[in-house]
Amino acid sequence: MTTVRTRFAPSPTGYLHIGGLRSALYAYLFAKKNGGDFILRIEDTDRERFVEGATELIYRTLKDVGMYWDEGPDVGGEYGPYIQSERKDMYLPYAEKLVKEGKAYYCFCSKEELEERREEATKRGETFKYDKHCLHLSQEEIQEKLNAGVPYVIRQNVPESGEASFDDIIYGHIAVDCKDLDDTILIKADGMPTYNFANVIDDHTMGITHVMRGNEYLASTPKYNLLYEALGWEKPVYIHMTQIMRDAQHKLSKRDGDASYEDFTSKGYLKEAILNYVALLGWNPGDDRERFTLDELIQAFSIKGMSKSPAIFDINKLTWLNAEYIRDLSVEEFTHHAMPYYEKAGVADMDTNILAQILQQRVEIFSQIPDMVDFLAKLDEDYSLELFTNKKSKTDSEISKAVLEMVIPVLEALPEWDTTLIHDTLISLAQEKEMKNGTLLWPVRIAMAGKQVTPGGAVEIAALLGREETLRRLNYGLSRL
RNA sequence: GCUCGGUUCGUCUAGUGGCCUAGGACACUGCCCUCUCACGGCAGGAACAGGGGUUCGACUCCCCUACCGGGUGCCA
Repeated sequence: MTTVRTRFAPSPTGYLHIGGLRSALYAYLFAKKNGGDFILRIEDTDRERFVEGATELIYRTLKDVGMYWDEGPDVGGEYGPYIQSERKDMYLPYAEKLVKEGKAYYCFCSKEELEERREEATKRGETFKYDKHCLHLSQEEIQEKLNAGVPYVIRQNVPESGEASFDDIIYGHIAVDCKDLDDTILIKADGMPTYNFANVIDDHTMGITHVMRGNEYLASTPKYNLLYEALGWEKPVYIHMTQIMRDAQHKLSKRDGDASYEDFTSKGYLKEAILNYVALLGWNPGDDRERFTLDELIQAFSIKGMSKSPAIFDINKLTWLNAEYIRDLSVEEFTHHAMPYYEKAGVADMDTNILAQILQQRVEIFSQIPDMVDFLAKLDEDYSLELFTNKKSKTDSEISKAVLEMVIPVLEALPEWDTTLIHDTLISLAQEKEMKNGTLLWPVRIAMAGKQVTPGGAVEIAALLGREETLRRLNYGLSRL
């Protein structure tokens, strides 16, 4: 039995977006599930769209989520090089072989000329199809142009009739009529292969057994099979995957602004959550589990669970999943992730255990932290006195004033300043005065925070602020009442 | 236009002829817990695109229509 080999073959045209990450993930999972190899190939034949540094970004992202490739540009392997531009010389001989056998041909029609004809066809409401003009050039004419250095491309000679087809694991048998197929360009005028040719040559020469890619290739795969047949090669197993959509009409694209992996990590999403969520878009394990580590995904993965219809990216669910992961973090891990945001909010020097205690259950994405705790660093002194009135806690300005007058000396007299002592003292004070806990704690919390909604309660806030600042704020609140 | 594919709650999905008065999750709503907000617990509303067949019986099979997407590039 041959080893399963899958590949992820991105174009270095920018950062790796969520859809790309998902394609890589499924190819990785399938390979690993079957004890096979996952290969990384960089498809940079389009020099116009090449972006400096994009390749490194792809490496970094895949490594970051733990998807290590068995072969690739940086780690090498027996089937290199793994960058298409470095394989440039491999393609032409195959193309020439096809030309010799009449399965491909030189075409000297200029880009401009073709564009014009394409426009005309569109105007007439027809699909432009190359008319095989250059296929009928005589041997002498071809040689003449070649000698004269006329730029040329090599086109696939698709049969004029008959059926081209392939079998897809997810979509089943797909057949198209050859008369609807255009003679695809295999080799461009600059000598580079097009994707349409390179993917066939590379996948075969790299021993790829299972071709997993986006279903935008569904329509051109019959043509690829024609090439495999023309070259006498065994066809790979095809697995076409759905796209991720932004909404029902638009697929998630790089232009959407928040579609890249790095955009999410920089907003405070955990990589484990991103990977987990992305795995669930268009795939399900066959049971009700939703939380998976990468290793668990390998165990659970099966093509059977892959969906045929596109999935809309739901930031809500990703955010929920992220919150789940955040809640499972140890205090140390939580603090590590939160620290940059603590610094931003000016609370980095406060007790991180208490911060974690009040924030971990409330934070969905780390970037929410500054807005939650900014009041700790600085009290908004113009806060509305209306805040002291709360029906459920049975408080109003008058009661709040009385409470603060009562609480301040008690807190001043505390021998130590720690959460438990503050808590026990305030609670027993409330009992002693036969008040609801809320009636006593509400005004204290409001005076310390200056806002209605806070993470944590009066006790935690007091502990974080310290005795001096707590008393300063309580006295200030009292002075305003 | 032509061609290929898709269509179950708002979203991700389970479902391969009877287990479906269609299950789970997110989101939403209500209640409980509670010093606020969260967390947690409980409860609730919410879907088989439409029409024809086939069948004793269709979410499941076939056909048509509608809608959406892909392809129709010297992009990948």
